Amino acid sequence: MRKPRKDRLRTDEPEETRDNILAVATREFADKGLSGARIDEIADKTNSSKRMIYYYFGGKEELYRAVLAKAYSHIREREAERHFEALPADQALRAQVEHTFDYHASHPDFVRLVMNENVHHGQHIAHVPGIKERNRSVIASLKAIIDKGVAEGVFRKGVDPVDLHMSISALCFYNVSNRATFHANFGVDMAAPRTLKKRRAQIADIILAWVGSD
Amino acid sequence: MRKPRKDRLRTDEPEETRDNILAVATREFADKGLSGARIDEIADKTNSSKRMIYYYFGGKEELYRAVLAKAYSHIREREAERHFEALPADQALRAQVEHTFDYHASHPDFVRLVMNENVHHGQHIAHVPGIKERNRSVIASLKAIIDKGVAEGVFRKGVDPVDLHMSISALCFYNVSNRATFHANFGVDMAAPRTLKKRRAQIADIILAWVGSD
Amino acid sequence: MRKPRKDRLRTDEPEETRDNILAVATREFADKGLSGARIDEIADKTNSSKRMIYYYFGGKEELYRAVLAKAYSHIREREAERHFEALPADQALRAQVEHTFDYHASHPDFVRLVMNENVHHGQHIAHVPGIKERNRSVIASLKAIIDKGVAEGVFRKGVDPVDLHMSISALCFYNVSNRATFHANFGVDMAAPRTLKKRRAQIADIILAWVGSD
Amino acid sequence: MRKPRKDRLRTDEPEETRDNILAVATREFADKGLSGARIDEIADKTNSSKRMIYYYFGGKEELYRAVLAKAYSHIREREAERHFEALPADQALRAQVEHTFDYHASHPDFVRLVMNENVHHGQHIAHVPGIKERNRSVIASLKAIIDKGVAEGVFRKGVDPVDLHMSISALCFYNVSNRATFHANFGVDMAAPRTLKKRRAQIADIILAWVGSD
DNA sequence: GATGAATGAGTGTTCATTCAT
DNA sequence: TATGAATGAACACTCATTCAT
Repeated sequence: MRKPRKDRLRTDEPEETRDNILAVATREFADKGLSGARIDEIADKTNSSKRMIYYYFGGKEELYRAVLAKAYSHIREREAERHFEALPADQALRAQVEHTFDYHASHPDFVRLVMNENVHHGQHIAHVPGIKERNRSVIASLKAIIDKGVAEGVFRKGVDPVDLHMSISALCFYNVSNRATFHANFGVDMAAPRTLKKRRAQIADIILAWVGSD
Repeated sequence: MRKPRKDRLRTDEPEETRDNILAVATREFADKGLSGARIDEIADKTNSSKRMIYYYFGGKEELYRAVLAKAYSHIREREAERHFEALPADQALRAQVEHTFDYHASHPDFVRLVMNENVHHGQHIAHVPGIKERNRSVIASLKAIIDKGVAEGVFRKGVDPVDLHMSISALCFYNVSNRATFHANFGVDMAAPRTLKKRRAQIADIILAWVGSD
Repeated sequence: MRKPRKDRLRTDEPEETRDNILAVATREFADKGLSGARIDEIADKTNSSKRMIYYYFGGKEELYRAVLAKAYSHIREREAERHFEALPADQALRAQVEHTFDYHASHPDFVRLVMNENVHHGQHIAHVPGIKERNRSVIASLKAIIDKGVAEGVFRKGVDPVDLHMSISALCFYNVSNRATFHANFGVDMAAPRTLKKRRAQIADIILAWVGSD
Repeated sequence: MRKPRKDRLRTDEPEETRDNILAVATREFADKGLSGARIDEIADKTNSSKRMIYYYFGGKEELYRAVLAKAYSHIREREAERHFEALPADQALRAQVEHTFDYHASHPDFVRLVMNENVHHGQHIAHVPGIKERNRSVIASLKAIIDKGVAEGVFRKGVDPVDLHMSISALCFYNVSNRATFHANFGVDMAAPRTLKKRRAQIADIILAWVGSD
């Protein structure tokens, strides 16, 4: 059963071909995981061919890593854009939480990719360059907010910025990662706009209640 | 290269064969996911043969569902054993959180299975019987604790038990599910006993801070 | 996926078990052929078990041969019952043709079994005992009719009884064996009572026209 | 025991690969039927590999259908070549019968394929395109001969062309399809040249005797 | 850069048959 | 006689990858 010929996108920019493959692969890997995604299917949904995947990326695993790297570099860029230093500490922290929540909610592919990477015991993330830098800046940013809050007297002392990040991350991540099972178990549609808006505020409340001085 | 003959477990209890397959499959599916796990590999680690998997379960997907069903029925049984009604509300809630945390920490296979099920958009969990009952009892149990706490004046009004469960679950789940990426990103070993002990208390603190009357 | 326990027919007559298996197997082999039929499926449709098939018949091929033998012994018995000697030759021949036609029409399983045996190059029919006797009597019977017809002056000389049998058989056999493709090709429903009745007379006409003196 | 490496046919014409597979598959399906034929065996007898069967045809059933389609398209082409219009009706009919006989005799694979298709209740022939056209032309051709014969006064009125085709077909088809059982039953070798020649004329006689004006 | 054809190792599944009781 | 459990060889089919051009 030979496939009908496909009209390929003729482009002078080979970069476009690469990006197109990456975009399609991101969707497929996010949707089905590393072992569930199929090279043939990715190629079919692409404007180019299977051969190009090997030409540009080398193989399935390398493509997966490129996808992972791009997803992480994207979130890093977005975080770098945001600056809450000017705000009072409590407002800054709330803004930070909301920003994290929004990013997860609007990038389910990223969440699913990370989920998948954990299924694979983080075997590939180690090969992604630039991971460390991003993380240092996230932690540094949170540390600055905590310090400021303590100085302002609105946060208690002793909050570890890594613990804080873990808590924020857990609450925001789960909201996207466990949608399917939570829906099956409790009938809650976590992706509905109303639910999202309510949960967004709630998570900020949880975090603020915890770091607040009593 | 022919495989050496394996000594099979001759037993009067065919249930043993079934349970043995289920145990091995649980490990494999938890480790590699539905599409990543191999029937051949499961069979090899079993005391019986590949053929028996089909005899008892019918196929790979059905085996996966049986594994999922057993994992859920197991957590349900454990939850049913616990009773915190006699305790003051805050102690009861802390005990409940700690119990949830411990279950996740000591059953990473369950966590990974659920993660995987989310990768597959919850396609199979719907076929698992008895899910609804378990969930109702979890929510009912939390509701009782909240009501008691409100009556005691230690909890504020208006906490939704489903939201509460979601928060507890998110914090406990993430602690297991995202170990690999969190380790790669921040160098934290979430499975270390010390870290575990500290985080266990911390999560209870977070939850209690949130529901506490101010 | 274990099958639910089936209530077995408890019988003092083991012959019934054998006959029951044979009846089910006849249907299955006729329907799907030797390689298409499944021992498991035959056993399931039986009042007894798979083990009994092996106990009574030894294996799939032997069961198939037993089915073939029974089908042939059945047609032999029916033919032995009929006697057209008293009739005038042309009436006797017509009766003989119609009888052959009716037998095929009302025993499609027999026809399909023979078709299948031809697909397998007649590998098994040789093992069926008593085949020769039947055939000798069929030919002898036709020869008697021809001789009588020649003596009566209604049939021409020189008709070979084996050729005659071949022609009768071909026309009657095809009417059942090629129903599916003839229907697909020409939209004719060869199994419809009206079509059957018309064709029955027509085949007799064809045969009589051929052997008739001119 | 590993299979020795086979030298593959490197060709500029991929059609050759396809045709080669089709030719081998025709032989195998004709010989053993759909369920009896083995994809591995077909691949082994091919100049290419098992993988290529799936590449070109998609699966076993689709390959079988392609084989069926080719067999039918072949017989259609051959029939289209023949033109007996110029001959007197009786000679035209005799020529037509002989042509049909010859085609069956020299294409036992086609006959066995059709037999097999009937074993499968004609499930696949419906999917073969272009079947209808062929059949219309066969019937039309016979109708023309009948009409001419009636006009010439050599054929009687009222002969249905579909019935006529059925009779011709039955006699020619059986001669190939039932060779094995007929040989086992009556010791006749229907494939022997002498037998073939005699039967060829005989079938034409039978048909002509039937449609002849009396 | 780009393409259709080709490849071999593996992947889930099914089969007729036999064993222990 | 009778049965549920067990078996290994075979079966159809899929996968990521590479070749020739």
